[in-house]
Amino acid sequence: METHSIESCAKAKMAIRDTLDIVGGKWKLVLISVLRSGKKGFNELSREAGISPRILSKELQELEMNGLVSRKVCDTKPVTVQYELTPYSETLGDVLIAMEKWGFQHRNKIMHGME
Amino acid sequence: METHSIESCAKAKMAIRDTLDIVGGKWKLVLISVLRSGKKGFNELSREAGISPRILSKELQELEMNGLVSRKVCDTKPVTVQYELTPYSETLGDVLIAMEKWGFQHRNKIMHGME
DNA sequence: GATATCTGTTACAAAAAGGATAGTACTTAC
DNA sequence: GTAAGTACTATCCTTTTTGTAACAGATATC
Repeated sequence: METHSIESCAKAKMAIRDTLDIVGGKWKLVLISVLRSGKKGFNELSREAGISPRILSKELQELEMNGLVSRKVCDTKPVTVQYELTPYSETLGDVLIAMEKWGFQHRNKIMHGME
Repeated sequence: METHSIESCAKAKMAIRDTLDIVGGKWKLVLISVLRSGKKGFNELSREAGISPRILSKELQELEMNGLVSRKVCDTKPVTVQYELTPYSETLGDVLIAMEKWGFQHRNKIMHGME
């Protein structure tokens, strides 16, 4: 009703949208979640996340552009690349944890009795 | 490396996906965020969220199906409908708050100096 | 040379999501 | 009966996203 709540509502809306712009979509948060267990190579990520190379490549580039993932080329026998979360990505910790927790609880609610 | 981390990683992945299945996409979280300031009518929501009636209708139905929003028809002069968050939707509080906070901080980081 | 691995990219196709514009149904107001 | 307000639905179309399959460059192995 009051101007105040309208303003704060608009702020919240914008913040949500900003977040979705960066980590929205089907894969970004899943990739970050998978990378939380340590650095991974390209194919390794592809297998673990169940994502095709084309999409994976695109998503990783976007995550790298936004400073959430770093890419390091290692000169091994066949060149390998290591993808790793950046320190900045840790600021997403609360988001990740909240979503993991909710998804887990919600699944339990659906499976066991509820209503 | 160990079986344990692979399992817990798979669990986390699944939880994230479950959450995205329910509140993923461009509008769900924005709508919930807007509704946090109180119940709203259809057109009111459409205006405040900046979403076209077609999409709004679809999103609200999905949110209602998942028990996050309730729909109440009031027999006023022109029939009005009130959309309101359910108690269950409060379980998403942590997710909402974490995302609002991150979006806000990230915007500040982008606007002011960083690199 | 043929084959395999790793990291991608390219081309093409399909599907999902989102948006624009009207129009329907009902009621009150003029 | 014309307009206006509420709550949608229908149609059509564009954009975005996702997927598949094949291929390319580099190196190493058989």
